[in-house]
Amino acid sequence: MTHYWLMKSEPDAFSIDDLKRLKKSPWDGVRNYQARNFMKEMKEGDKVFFYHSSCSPSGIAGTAKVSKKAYPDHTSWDASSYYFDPKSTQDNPRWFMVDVEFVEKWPSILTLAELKQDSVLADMLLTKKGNRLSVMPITKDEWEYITVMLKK
DNA sequence: GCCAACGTTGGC
DNA sequence: GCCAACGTTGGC
Repeated sequence: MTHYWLMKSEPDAFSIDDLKRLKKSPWDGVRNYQARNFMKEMKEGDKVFFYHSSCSPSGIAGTAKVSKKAYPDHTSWDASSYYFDPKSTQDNPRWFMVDVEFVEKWPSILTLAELKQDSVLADMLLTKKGNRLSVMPITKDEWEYITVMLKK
């Protein structure tokens, strides 16, 4: 069964255009346990909203899909990497990543402000105050509703 | 750049 | 196990 997710990235570091160009990319550098646990639940073919964060405007930029399920994030073993974590070992990897594949770039960003304005989406994790999760689940209803919003 | 809201760390 | 101090995220 397909599950639905939202993944945040700062477009200065990695944007929907980067993914479009590369077609497929590892989603490395997640260093939050809740986000990691969600990635471990991902299955190949799961659908992903690609969210641009810490930019203007912040919002959903397009869609992607999971092309490889969770495997150890090797950047946690690389002492020269920004994402290095000495507590993550080969025998007992602490951090994981998935591969995502480009699906679609939307004609415009569906902004956080627009998402917040919609009462139907009031229960979304994303629009809740103080939510900083970089990987979060989306319900099927939310996925379909947001997809329709875009086409208006 | 500010700062609220979290998450993590480490002393006790 | 508590909790203060510190670090990070991310909208504004």
